[in-house]
Amino acid sequence: MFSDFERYIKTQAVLTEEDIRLFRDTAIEKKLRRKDLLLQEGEICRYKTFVCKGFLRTYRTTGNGNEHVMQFSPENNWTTDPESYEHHTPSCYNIDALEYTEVVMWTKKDFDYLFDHIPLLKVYSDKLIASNLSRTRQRVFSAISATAEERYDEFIKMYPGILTRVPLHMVASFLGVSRETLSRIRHTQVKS
Amino acid sequence: MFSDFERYIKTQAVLTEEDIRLFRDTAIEKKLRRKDLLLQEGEICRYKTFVCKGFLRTYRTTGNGNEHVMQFSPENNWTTDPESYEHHTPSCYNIDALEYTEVVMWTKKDFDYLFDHIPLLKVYSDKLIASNLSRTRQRVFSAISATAEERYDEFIKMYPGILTRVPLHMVASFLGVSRETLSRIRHTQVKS
DNA sequence: CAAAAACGGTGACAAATGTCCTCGTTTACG
DNA sequence: CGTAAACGAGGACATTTGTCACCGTTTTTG
Repeated sequence: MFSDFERYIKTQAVLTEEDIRLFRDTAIEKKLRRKDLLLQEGEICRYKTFVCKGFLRTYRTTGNGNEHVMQFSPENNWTTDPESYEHHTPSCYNIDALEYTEVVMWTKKDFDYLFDHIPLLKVYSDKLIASNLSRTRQRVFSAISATAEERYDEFIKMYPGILTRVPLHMVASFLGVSRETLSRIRHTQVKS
Repeated sequence: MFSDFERYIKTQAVLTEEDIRLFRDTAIEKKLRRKDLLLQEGEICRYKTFVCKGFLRTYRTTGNGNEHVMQFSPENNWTTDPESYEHHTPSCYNIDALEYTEVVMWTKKDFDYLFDHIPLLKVYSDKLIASNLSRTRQRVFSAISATAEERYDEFIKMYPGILTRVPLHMVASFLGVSRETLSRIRHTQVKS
């Protein structure tokens, strides 16, 4: 598990063996079965999490109990609730596993320690945040400017291969349409 | 104009007179008339911009020429296209003034210099980015989970007083609905 | 393995929204 | 100041989407 992370992070940043040792000494490994929750609404998100293997989903619920998918996190991706993590406030998100998943996590205290001792980590982290913001902006633009079908096509391009791992009603939820609407869109696309 | 910025930034971060001097020496002041463009689609966004007075709008256009408002930036707000600014790539955004506006701007080169010489500036900037990401996430959640009316109500709460400064069709554009739909929503709310 | 749950699709109908149009008022600007 | 543009509203109609109900299949799980 940590070895998966080690292999990945070495492709993203130039790290010394000492850096890797710091990561390893503070990492918490965790295995999740399908449907297990990594974070529950109302809890404080205490970790930055890296997905080594498997698939996580971040979602929010509305008053009437509807689930809305905010993010899919397949292997080799980071996930957390930045607000809750940073300010130690209750989170409004749930994070669960869509399949058997292995993660490595760090507490804020430990990760801040890593920031202090691995200068390049901050640079890497800033890049992740920047690209995260950019993608979120793009998603807003899609939401306000594109039709449901266009958003679906964009989604397929952005996350190729995801359809075989995620049930369609979650894709619909991510796109902000009902599963029936997504079903219709897919139906019309079969013909063309 | 710079004095507006100086007054504001002192409420946000603890700065020395020397820090202020660095800001002042590198700042570019600019006045914009209504409808003037600060950034045009296709250009490289070369500045971080602080709005001292007035009102900016950031929007994108789709293939068929429709404008979609991504952001409103009243006085005491920062704006830029982070992607274009950071990577010197052509921007897909337009930024224009909705009324007479005064801004101060810094080139990336100068602002990076400020980062190097004013340690707290990075902390402040990181906070802005974090809250920006948080708000953008919230907007995605609204877009995929709420009705047009709920999004409108949320908008009013989030930006009180904005309705008197921004034409309704731009609010509609920001919310991702047609101006007719927004008109209907407002009509039904008058009764209740 | 067998029961239960999850899943994907579809039809019928209602509700929401977009599009196109006109109209009167307000605002901008030469 | 006067003309033109921008603006907000509203009606009529078409389209999209949501909701509800149902069905057959696949997957999960005890």
